[in-house]
Amino acid sequence: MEQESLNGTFDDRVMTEEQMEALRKQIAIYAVLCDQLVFLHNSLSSVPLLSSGMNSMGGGYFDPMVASSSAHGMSTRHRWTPTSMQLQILENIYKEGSGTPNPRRIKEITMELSEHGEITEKSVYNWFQNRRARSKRKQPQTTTITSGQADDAAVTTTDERESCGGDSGAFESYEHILFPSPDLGIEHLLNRDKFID
Amino acid sequence: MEQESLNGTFDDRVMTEEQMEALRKQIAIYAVLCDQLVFLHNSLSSVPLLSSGMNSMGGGYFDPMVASSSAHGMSTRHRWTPTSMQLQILENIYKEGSGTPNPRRIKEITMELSEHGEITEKSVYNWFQNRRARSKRKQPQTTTITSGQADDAAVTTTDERESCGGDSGAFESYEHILFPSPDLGIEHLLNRDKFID
DNA sequence: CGTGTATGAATGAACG
DNA sequence: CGTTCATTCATACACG
Repeated sequence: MEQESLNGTFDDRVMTEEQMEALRKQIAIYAVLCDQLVFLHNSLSSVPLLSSGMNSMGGGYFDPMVASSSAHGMSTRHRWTPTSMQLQILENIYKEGSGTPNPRRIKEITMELSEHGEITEKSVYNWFQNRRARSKRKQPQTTTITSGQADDAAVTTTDERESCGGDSGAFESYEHILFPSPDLGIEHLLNRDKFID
Repeated sequence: MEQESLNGTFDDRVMTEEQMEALRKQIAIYAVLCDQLVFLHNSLSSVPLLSSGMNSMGGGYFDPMVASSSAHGMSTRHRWTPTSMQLQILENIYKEGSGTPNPRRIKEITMELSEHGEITEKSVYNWFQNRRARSKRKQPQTTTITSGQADDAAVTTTDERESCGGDSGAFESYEHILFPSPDLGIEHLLNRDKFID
């Protein structure tokens, strides 16, 4: 019956700076690790880094449809699902002040993304629309209006917005990665599989 | 970037869940990336490029939860669970012709509900959304209902699990990431570059 | 302890 | 462009 009392009474679930620092450190380490791995490989082997048997290992583990993007077998998929790479690219573009999805740009992006999976211009368009709409769903401070530049002026140009402290958080907010993103260069590595075999 | 706690909120320098999620995402990507790199290497080279930090792909993932290493029993990790009280209130409001979840109303409701347990506007919003969707799905079941829960519309009940294995499911799983040990024994890995030759 | 079900949450797509 | 709908996913919870 009373299963409600187990909930914490705190209003906002947050992370302390220390914890955040830890995460950052981890990421940094990973970044270095990846870098080292590539370097390492190149150092001791002239073989082009590629994949090949990768997916044949017991239970494909990652990046599947990227390779077989054109696979229209299970086309029953109505809803397009971006691959992580596509997502990364999109996010990247989004962050690059390209808050202005030029009609022309869309095509470019679509082209780019099509390399990593099936995609349509419409989807790209939708994505940007959604992205923008959802980030804007930020909760304005309670006190007074502060309707200064609620528009698409210079939204978070200096440094991502952070500290939504307060409580309740926002509605549909999702953005701000506050540190160098990897860019997912893995694709380049995987790409090599075209040369082998 | 030094913004004092002029906000007057409870916490000063903390991270919201969303931000944390972002970090996790990044880490997850890196983790996968590293994994792939190692595997790739091993695939085409017999050189012992071990893999340590991360798990070896094959199904299992990493260790559960790491962020709260300090044993801060914060139960409200994800998925908010409405207390019976909250539920009652919500249902009540829902029935009151509130088929129109007023945006402004949400805040009020959230306020109200926060008195009975932790709640966020987002959750309230979600609740209404889900509620509506759910009812709609049950409606078309009219005619020959007969309380039959067996026939049902077979609306993708529990089978649409779909090809998570061979699909992009793996990558998309970073939702609730959990990375390798926080300590990162990558030194071993990095060290190798000195041993190998 | 493993399996099935209910439901909160995320998000692509559509509507006005 | 902002809001809403529909679909999917993952987790909490119940059953055996």
